[in-house]
Amino acid sequence: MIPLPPRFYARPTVVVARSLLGQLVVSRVDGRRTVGRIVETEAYLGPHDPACHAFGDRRTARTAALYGPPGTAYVYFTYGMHWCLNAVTEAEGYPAAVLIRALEPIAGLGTMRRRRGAAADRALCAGPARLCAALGVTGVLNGASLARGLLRIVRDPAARRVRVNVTTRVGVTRAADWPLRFLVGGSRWISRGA
DNA sequence: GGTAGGATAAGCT
DNA sequence: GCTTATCCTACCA
Repeated sequence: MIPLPPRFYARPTVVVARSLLGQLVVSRVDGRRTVGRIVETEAYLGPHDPACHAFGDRRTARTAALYGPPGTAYVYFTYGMHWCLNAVTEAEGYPAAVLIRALEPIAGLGTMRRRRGAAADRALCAGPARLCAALGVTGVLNGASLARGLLRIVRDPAARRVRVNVTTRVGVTRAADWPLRFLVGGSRWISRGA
């Protein structure tokens, strides 16, 4: 289980978003091991992307982690009740990231079901807030490295062979026509996508 | 199969 | 006050 190194993330955000498809997210939160394969991502390009939290280069307490080194977790709270997980990309100081939108559950399914309540397996990790609940990801992980610690993204050699589909991003109202959502072709684990 | 409305809080104008 | 990178339930077909 080799974690993806910071240099993996220190590339154009679109490249990172595509390259993350097929890789594995491994959580050890609360001493429970849960693992999922990334099947859906979205790119948020930074100060010039109207849908990015750091649009206009506005640095606030909330967006501080976006300015951290590549490979940092940016975990934000939204809609009053949901957490969402991003991987920070590009050079340190440049606020861009990839939102992890859906996982194929691989291990720790019992823990995921318990954390998610009564949910069908198809819906365990099919959505950015759903997968955070399933893996136990909350704001305490905001700013942490994804190369070590409780939450890691590790390399899966099979990721090289995934077929990539591209669509517009889900739920965004600005720059809604930008083709920055990336999906593993044929996967049955992707989010519904509004 | 689908869609409408509500929950709930930080950030912005 | 209004919006938001969401999800769940209830309801209709």
